[in-house]
Amino acid sequence: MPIVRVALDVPVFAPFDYLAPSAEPGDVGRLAVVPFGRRTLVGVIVALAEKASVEGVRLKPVSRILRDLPPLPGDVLALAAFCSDYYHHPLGQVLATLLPQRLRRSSPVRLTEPLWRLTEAGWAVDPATLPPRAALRRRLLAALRVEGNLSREALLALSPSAPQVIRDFLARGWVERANAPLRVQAPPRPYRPDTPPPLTREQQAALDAVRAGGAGFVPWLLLGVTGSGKTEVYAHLIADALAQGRQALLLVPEINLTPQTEARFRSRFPEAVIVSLHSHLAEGERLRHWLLAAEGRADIVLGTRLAVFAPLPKLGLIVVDEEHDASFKQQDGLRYSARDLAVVRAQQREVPIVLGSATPSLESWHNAVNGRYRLLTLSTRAVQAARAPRLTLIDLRREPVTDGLTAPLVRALKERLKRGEQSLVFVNRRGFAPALACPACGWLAGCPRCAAKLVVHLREKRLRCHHCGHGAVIPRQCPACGAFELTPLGQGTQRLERALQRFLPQARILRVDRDSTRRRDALPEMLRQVQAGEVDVLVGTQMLTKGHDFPRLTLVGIVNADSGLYSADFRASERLFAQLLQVSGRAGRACAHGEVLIQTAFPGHPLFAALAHGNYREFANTLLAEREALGLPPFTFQALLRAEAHRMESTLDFLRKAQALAPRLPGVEVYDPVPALLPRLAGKERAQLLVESASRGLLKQFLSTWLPVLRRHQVRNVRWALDVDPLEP
DNA sequence: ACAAATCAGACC
DNA sequence: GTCTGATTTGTA
Repeated sequence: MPIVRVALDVPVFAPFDYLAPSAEPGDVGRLAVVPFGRRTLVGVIVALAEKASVEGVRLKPVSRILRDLPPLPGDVLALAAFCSDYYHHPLGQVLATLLPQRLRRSSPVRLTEPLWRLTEAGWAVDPATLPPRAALRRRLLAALRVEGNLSREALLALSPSAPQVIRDFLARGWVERANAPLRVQAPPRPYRPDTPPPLTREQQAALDAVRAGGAGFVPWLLLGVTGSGKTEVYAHLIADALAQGRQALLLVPEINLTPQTEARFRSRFPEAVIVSLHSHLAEGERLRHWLLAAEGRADIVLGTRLAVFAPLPKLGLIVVDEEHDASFKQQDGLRYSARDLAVVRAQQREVPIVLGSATPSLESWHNAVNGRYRLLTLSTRAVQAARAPRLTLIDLRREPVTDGLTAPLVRALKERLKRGEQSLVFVNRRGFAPALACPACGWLAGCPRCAAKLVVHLREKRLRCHHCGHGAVIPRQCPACGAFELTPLGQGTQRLERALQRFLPQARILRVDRDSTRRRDALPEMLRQVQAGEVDVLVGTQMLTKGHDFPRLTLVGIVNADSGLYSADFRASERLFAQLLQVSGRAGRACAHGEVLIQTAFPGHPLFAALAHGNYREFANTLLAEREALGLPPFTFQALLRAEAHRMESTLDFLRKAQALAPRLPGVEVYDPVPALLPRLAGKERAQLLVESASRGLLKQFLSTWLPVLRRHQVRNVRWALDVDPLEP
């Protein structure tokens, strides 16, 4: 009697066996609905067997094998297995994180997609009666008349906002919904490359190099200064892949970036099927996109870290854009690095992979220096007139500060305003002020659940914790000494916005941070306003530093750059440098006189000198030498055992016990438990234990013997998780 | 003496 | 993770 081994979303490493009379080899990778205890779960069949793996257990039969869905291909199963092994996470839980949520419910999946067609009322509409500006509505009506019906794909090909217009048509009763089977084969579309802009010599050289590298596994690191046209290189490589009938996977850091990038690729590849994959998609949409990828019908898959697991039968190329970005590392549950897994996947599938960045992670840079990755460089800006911006430091020890701003910065802003150019003021704190203090007794408003200060949000007249979301009203008087006149301390985006309004009363100021862009479509609308020149001064957080192209922007002001200069986190300077270089790159994307002003109390710090030269290599090599001397990553490999409990003593007790249980292995160092950087979060007291080795193999061997022991010595009320290759200390 | 709280272990 | 039955702890 055939048996299937099913990996389930439970914290158990081994799969579970079930009887499956009808199972056949093709069912490996398929989902199976199975009884588990008194529950019913959906798991993945990872193997077939003739004999049960445990003796003396009465096997239950599977309830159902979902044969309507395409099975997870072997390479995705292999990647999941690698992931389970490398990150020491149960296979079933790895598979659960990579599958669209919709598939994990035992209710059947409807494999249809909506088709829109005109109703009689719709046919009766005379396009000429529509307002003259309703061009898209007229185009949609015309397309519906000609095609008979339109899929979502077809709608998006017409315009990214077509689905909204269709909703409006539906409300008016002009169209109706029909369902078409999703698995209908897409018509073969001969791919015609369109006419791209001319390449710079460097872009051409990069492209030639990758082409010469062939179709097999070659890892490339594309070091391209801001504005050098990395995306154009990606586009040509993707075009090559599509022309060979293969799929391309493009990973980007955040969802914010996706709509813009998606629109760009859509107009670049009008005939290609492009789907996005990220966690903010509606369940149904994510499933649809995933299935289109799995069936090979999606030519380009554009997504955030979870897209690294997308089934792609015809994969021909992987691109990881902004590869240094921390959002490629998942920070809870399965703590995987999508960038690292992308390299593993490229190797498994024997396809080239391009990691692109203006400021690569030191890990990748190290790999380029030691020859594991091949380096491609774009050092000149693609727009002829553009130059690297001039950088000036403003010494905060000499210049007086009013509301966070120094006179030279205000002067520079006024100058740009007079010339009709745009400026950007960058602060890394949202809200009004990062703290509320009592000047009389020194009391600070702290979060009751976290070891953090509450942030003043003046607009909502509330204090908020940015770590756990806790909110409180702003007190009238100091709870410690009763004094009135509590003062906000430090600068947030809201406070700077207000200060700028006072300094520059005629300026049109726009604040861009997580609070001002909460509403759906708020960010794209703001970006449009900036593009259209309806804004003079932008105030914002790092949200503004990424990828956006503002041709009219000539000045970037950085209010305070010092937080990352002398930090407990050894990666802080790497991150600060990347961030400052990125935000500086916003100035002068299309002109010769871009300028960056940085307010700092440490103008002598070497980071600024490197930044002034715009020299990534110099700085990266300095940092690498430092890391090597100190025995830090990428020269050593780390794993962090993170634990939390109600009280710090329990957390530390557990970690001390874990330390005592650690196997002794020469070449692997186990450090003492220490409280986390944020020792209290949401009422939990956190601490961690660092394990380090110069050898990845030894570290893995250590973890493989240690973790099973730890699991057997579970301590009540202490939760713990292992973070392999942690990014945060 | 009984109920509530806690715990180890299975779950296939 | 969720659930079970067994054991410990608490209370009348």
